[in-house]
Amino acid sequence: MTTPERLIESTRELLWERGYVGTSPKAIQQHAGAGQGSMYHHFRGKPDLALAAIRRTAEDMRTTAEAVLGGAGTPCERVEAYLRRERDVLRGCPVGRLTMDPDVIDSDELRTPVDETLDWLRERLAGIVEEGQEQGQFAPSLDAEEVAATIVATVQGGYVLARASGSPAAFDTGVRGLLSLLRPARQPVSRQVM
Amino acid sequence: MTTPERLIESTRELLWERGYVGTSPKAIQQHAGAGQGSMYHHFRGKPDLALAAIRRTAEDMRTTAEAVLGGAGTPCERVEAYLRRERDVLRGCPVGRLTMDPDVIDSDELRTPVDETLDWLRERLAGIVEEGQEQGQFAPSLDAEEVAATIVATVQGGYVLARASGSPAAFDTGVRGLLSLLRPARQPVSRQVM
DNA sequence: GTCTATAAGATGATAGAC
DNA sequence: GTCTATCATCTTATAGAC
Repeated sequence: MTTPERLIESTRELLWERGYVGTSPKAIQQHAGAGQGSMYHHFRGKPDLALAAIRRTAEDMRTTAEAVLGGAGTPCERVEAYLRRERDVLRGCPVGRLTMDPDVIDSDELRTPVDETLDWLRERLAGIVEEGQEQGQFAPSLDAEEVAATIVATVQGGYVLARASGSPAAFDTGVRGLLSLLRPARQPVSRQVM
Repeated sequence: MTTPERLIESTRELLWERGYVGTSPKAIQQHAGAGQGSMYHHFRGKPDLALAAIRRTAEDMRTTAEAVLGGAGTPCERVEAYLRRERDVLRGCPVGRLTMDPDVIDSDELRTPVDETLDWLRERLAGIVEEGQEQGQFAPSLDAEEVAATIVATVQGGYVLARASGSPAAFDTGVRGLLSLLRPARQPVSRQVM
C-alpha cells in the first residue's frame, strides 16, 4: 500500500475507534508507520485527512448495504437480511458515530458525506418498503419513508444499547422487536375477509 | 451555587456538547469560573468529576422519563407521550452520547451509570408494553422486552439521524414510523372476531 | 478553599535539510 | 517524498503559598 493509502486507512480505523476529537495526527502517523513530514506532504492537515477517510468509509457503507438490499429475495426478506447482517456491533457504526463528534457536525464539509450516506440508506429502504407494500408484505397504511427512518434509527440506536451494556445482545433484541412489528402476526387475510 | 456544584454542572454541559475526550479540565474550570486549585481541591481529577456529572445526568434522565411514563393515560398513550416529549434533539441524548466515548466505555465506573439508566428505561417500557398487551392495545404476539429495546433504539438512533441532517425532522419521522408500527391500522377487533 | 508556579508530555502544525 | 528540528499552545496534573 502507498503511504497516502496507509494514512487514510489508519485515519479510518482511528476515527471509528476514537472519533475525530480523540484522533491525533501523531496517532495516525504511528498507526500508518509514516513520519510527520510525510503526512503533511500528502495532506493539508487533520481535517483534510479526515475528509478523505470519512468519504471512503461512507462509500464503503453504501457498498456493504447495497450488497444486501439489492440482493435476492422479497422486499421483506431483504430488509430482514439488512437488519440481521453480520456487524461489528460493539465497535459501533463507523458513519453514525461521527454524528456525536462536535467538530464533524460543525464542519459542513465533514458532515455532508455522513448526512448523504444515511439519507441514501433511508431512501433505499423506503423504496424497498414501498415495493413490499405493493406485494402485500407490509401494511398499506404505513408511510414508507417513516418506516425507513425507523429502521435506520433502530440500527443506529442498537449500537448505542450494545455499547452501553458491553454486549451485542441488546442490538439483536431491538432488531427482533422491529422485525416483529414489521411483520405483525395478523390473521391470514383470507380469514379477515371471511 | 457552590463551587463543586458549578463544576459538576459545567462538566455535564461540556460532556453533553463535546463528550469526555473533547472536554478538558481547563475548559471545565473556565466554564465554571473556578481556578485549577479549586477544581483539584474538590475532585481528584477529570474521571472523578466526570463520574459525578454522569451520575447526575443519568438520574436526571430517569426523572424526566418517569414523569411521562408514570403519568396519566393508557399504556399506549404513555409510550406515545414518551416518544413525542419535547427534546433538545440536535444536542443528542446526554446519556446515550457517552457510549461513543472510548474512555467512558473502557471504564467500568463511568460506563455503569450509562448502562443502568438505559437498562432501567428498557425495563420500564417493557412493563408498560406488557400492560398494554393485557389491555389489548398491543398485539399479544409481541415480546415486550424486544419492543421496549426497539423503542429505546429508535429514540437513540433518531438523535443520530437528526444530527447528521442538521434538523430535528429526521427524529420525528422515525418516531412517527415507530408509532404507526406499534398501532397497526387493523380492523376493529369486533369485526375480526365476527 | 482558592491562588499561582511549575512540569512532562501531547497537539497540530511549519521550515528546511536530505 | 521523507526526515528532523522547532514552535506555540493545550493537557492533566502536583506543590506549596496565601
